[in-house]
Amino acid sequence: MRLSRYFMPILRDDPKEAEIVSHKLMLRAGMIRQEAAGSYSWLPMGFRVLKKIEQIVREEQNRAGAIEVLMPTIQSADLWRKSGRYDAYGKEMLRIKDRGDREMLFGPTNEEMITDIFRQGVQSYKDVPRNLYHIQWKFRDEVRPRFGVMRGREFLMKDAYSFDLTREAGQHSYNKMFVSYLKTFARLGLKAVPMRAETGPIGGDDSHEFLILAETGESEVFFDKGFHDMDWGSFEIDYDNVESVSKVVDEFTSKYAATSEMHDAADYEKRVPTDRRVTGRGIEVGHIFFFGTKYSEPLGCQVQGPDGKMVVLQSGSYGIGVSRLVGGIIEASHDKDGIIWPESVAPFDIGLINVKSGDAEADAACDKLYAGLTAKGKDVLYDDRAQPGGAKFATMDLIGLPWQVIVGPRGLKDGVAEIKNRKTGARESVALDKVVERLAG
RNA sequence: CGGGGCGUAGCGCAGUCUGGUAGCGCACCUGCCUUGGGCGCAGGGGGUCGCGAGUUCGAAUCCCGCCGCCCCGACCA
Repeated sequence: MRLSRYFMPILRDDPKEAEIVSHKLMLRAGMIRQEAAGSYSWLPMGFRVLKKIEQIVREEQNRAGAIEVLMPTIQSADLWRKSGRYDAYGKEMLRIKDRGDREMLFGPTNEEMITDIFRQGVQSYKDVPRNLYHIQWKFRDEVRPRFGVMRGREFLMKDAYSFDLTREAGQHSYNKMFVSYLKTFARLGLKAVPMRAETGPIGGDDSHEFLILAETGESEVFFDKGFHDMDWGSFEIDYDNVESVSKVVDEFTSKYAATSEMHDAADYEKRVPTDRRVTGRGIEVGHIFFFGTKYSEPLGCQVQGPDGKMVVLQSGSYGIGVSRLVGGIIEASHDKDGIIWPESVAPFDIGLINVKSGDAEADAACDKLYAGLTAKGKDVLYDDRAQPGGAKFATMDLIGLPWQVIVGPRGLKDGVAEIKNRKTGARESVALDKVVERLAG
């Protein structure tokens, strides 16, 4: 993509409504635009990142055996009356009436609907276990939306729902999601520490939330420094192997980690030596629940067992805040000059800077590199605007693409371009005809 | 929902107290000059001053009502 033909409205100053760094940088890099409190349009740069994160989440869900569906954003109130949550959910639920004066709502979550879908599609114990998920926009009418996409009212969430015959089988489904979350966050360049959590309005028995550590996090967290030395995602896992999955879960739950709500100072001091105690702040990016028959019971989600008797299914739900992750990753990865995208989610792989746009030699060299890198499947953002070099460097650092290729008269004299790594700042001079090989070899 | 603050050009702000031609910086456009870290000079475009109703010869400014947004707290993927 040539920047001269793109839509990337960048800002030089921080908009005053933005308080935290991710919000400021997202606005400055032209990724989002606020439409109302807690509601954002995703501009091209932001949308690309959102889609990349979504795709990684999808791949890891599929790998763990979950099956993708898509449910509507608008739901009927009837199902929610059956579960008893229509009244219980309170003012956070956006209630709508259609032309026939029927009560509808913009879904804040989908336990009721998925349970009803599943109920209608299965009759036998042979039809479980199953895990269905979708990646869909949610609306929660937050009392106080803030921090940009970190706490929006409308947000993109991946929510998965497992259905099992027995409590024990349900635990395995829960564990599979637990492990897949570690894998997912690792691919996003994050360490998301699992912490025992309260079950809140979703309800249930067992629950963990996954928090990434960042100064601007909304929750205070207490944990064992040993988490830093664990293998977060490079391990191999067979999701069908109950023992090995549960072993990973055990490993990650054996170390102390708790948000302030669940913090037990006595237990903390008993289990964590003084020099390994870390207190910090965290951003919740995932939350998993096991709630047994809480929804299957009222919604009649049951199957016939091998003995011919009806069995009410055991369920869990598993959420990842996809849009929140965009902000969360920036919180965890930026410097004074701007965003530093992990390669897995960067909106473009490479930023190509033409220091002297309009100069025939520079233009020709850039055109050739752009074509060569693109042909190798790289997404290149080519800054071909007639701007002074300094402005282009600042822009490229701000938007945080992992690699920069700098082409200017200085290097062209010697037939080289400069390659800069955004994260480390390391620069190397590479012969023009070796650049493609170096970055896409 | 309690407390505080803000709404003036795309962004950041001044002007409001004390009513009198709507301004500054950045960004943008044109030309020249430049191009290796947000360049220089010159010229220029862009505004229902959040909305409505009042007071007044005259309202961004004063009065009344409304709306929106942000921050702090209680709550939350």
